[in-house]
Amino acid sequence: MAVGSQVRKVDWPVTSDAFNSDCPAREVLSHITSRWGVLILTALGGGPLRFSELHTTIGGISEKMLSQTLRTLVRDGLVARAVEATTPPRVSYRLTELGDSLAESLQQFLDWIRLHTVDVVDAQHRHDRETR
Amino acid sequence: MAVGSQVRKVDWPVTSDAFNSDCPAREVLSHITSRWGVLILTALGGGPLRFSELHTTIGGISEKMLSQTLRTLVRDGLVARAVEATTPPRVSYRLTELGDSLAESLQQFLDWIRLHTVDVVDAQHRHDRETR
DNA sequence: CAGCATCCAAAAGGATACTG
DNA sequence: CAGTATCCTTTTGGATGCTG
Repeated sequence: MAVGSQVRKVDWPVTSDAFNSDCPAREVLSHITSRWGVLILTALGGGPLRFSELHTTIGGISEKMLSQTLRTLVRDGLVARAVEATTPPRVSYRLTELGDSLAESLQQFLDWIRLHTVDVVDAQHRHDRETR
Repeated sequence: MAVGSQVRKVDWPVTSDAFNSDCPAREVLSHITSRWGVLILTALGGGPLRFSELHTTIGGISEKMLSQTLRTLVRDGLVARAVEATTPPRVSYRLTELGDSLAESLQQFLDWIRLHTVDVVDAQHRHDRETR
């Protein structure tokens, strides 16, 4: 009843801070922004895909890295893995509700890249000319 | 005048596609989602910061990686470097207009992490318990 | 089809020492 | 203060071969 009964959380602030190297948020950041994380999550934003579909959708990814990154994302609760009992078994991956909420902001990020890659490349050329 | 005079761009589609491993968008993606890229850009979203301020704001980053990542972001036209002619010289970094437009979506992304790191950690524990 | 295990090369990145 | 240079360790990740 008393105000003093409110227990202060000491381990971590309610809002996790990726700027703090010891906060779990830093690990979450690294998983998502891993080399293939953003692309996998965004690809699944268009709906469930099978392993081989992901493999062809995402240019240049190896089966090892696709499998490995998917496992991490499944463990993080962002992606769900479903085995269809056919022969041969088909395995499909889809975003969880949690992953879906994330994919929206990642989609915005990829949209920015789509629009502005040309500007970045221009800037690179200008920079290389000016500093030789 | 004729429709045929419209020249088709063959090198790259107007919208750059990070899913294509040969598209420059892939490099842009890698620069921004590099280990320290998101944190540096988001930190600068709050206004210009000096080298040492960035160093203390971003926990765990080494001077080498801060310097190296900043150089990449400056070359990409996302960050501007300004030397103030004092003694000793102070160097401040700020977002360019281009970088500012990006930092908005990155801020949303970090906001998602702030809100949902707890959910991810929960999912990890559940997963580890279920699969042992 | 959907992976996993192993090996190995390359890249990333930290520690340290030094500079204008 | 704001870096750079070097060294060296760790991590990443691709290639290959094999499995249910």
